[in-house]
Amino acid sequence: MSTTKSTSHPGRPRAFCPDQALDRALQVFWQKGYEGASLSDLTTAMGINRPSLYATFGDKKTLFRKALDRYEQGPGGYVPEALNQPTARAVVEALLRGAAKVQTASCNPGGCLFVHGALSTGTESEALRQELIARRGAGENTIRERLERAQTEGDLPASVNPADLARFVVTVIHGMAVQAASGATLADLERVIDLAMGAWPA
Amino acid sequence: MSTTKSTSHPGRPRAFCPDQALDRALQVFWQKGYEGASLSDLTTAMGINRPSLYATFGDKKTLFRKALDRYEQGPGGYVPEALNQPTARAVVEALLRGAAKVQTASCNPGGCLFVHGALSTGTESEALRQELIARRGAGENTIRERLERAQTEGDLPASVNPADLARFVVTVIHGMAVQAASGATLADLERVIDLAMGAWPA
DNA sequence: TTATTTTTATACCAATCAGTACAAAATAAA
DNA sequence: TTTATTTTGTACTGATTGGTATAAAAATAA
Repeated sequence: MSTTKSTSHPGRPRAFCPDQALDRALQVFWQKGYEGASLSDLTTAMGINRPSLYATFGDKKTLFRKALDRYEQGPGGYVPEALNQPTARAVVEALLRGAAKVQTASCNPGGCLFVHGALSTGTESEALRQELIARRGAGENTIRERLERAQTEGDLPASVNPADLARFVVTVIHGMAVQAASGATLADLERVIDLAMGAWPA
Repeated sequence: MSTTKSTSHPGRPRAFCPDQALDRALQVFWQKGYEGASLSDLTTAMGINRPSLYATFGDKKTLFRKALDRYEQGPGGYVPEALNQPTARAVVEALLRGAAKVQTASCNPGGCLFVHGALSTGTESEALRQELIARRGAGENTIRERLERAQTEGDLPASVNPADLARFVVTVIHGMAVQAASGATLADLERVIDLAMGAWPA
């Protein structure tokens, strides 16, 4: 192989693109979960061999965490975008529709990595499972804070508890993730969202 | 050991109760999922050794299927009970409250076996994953049929699509399962249900 | 060239996985 | 007792797991 890329440092040049390899790993983890994804699955999909993987990304847990970060910045990008909507109602609807779109996009596995990645695990991956719980909780908190702000801006009725509403929203999002991983289409989830938005406090 | 139980057939008597052992296995699968539960986990929790497990329940897949059946008849018993409610609204509310109760009961693992049991798996357990998808779909169909009946009985507005409403209900139930597996309490889920029921078509 | 550095490819490691062979143990039947 | 039958406990199997040792390969630097 001769991928002559002068990277200004000595030694044999890397024969693959780390970003692209990480994207492939993300796809595998997204589809099979942390435990269901074997190193052979990963190296095959990434097009590299084991020593290259370990030298570039660390061990399996570290690679998974990097895939989580990438997921947050890529497919999960709809969240910060939705939080920028002007009204509480628009925020919630953007969250739900954004989630449905990502979860059912044909170009990637169904569902949500933060849900399927390590929902139930053996004892060995328990720490990662807790880590994902914390990350999901952090997302819920961010939504709650946005709704609290909406309330101070007079944008959400004072009768509504922002924490409860935030929990409701992420519950629907996680439920849609299960549906999407079971073969639900975007149209299916759109109708679920129509019903969920009907719950909006008048 | 001398558990003198005259079972009318020759041979060394079984030293454990199969029903109780299956319950223990159910707990393990419920907590760790199919792939996360190792045979050592199972035999330890069931209090038996490997040959006894295989002689009584078959291989791991077969044991898991028996645990699914037991889950349906035991913890999942709230579903047929809810479907017997007189009105569509009462049916849906009973489904949601029944699910929340089972998913957060302190006597068993959080969440729902039908969701966590095999949500995302390696290639080896793909068949089981599909089987669980089918079982979840069957449950959704049963709810849809009940709502269709409610519609013919004038109990549910004709403007509502029973299939959509059924999918919304199971989406919330599955979302609550993820929440419960992440540490949500019954009170947390009760408030989610209050909001979800607010979506009820007037 | 020669030396140095980094990556690649192959082959291996110990641990664990699901599943089983085999003999001792414990019962009923003869 | 003796025989037949079933379960139990231990030890094992081959396959796969995550992870690594080692040396060839491919680049820069001297």
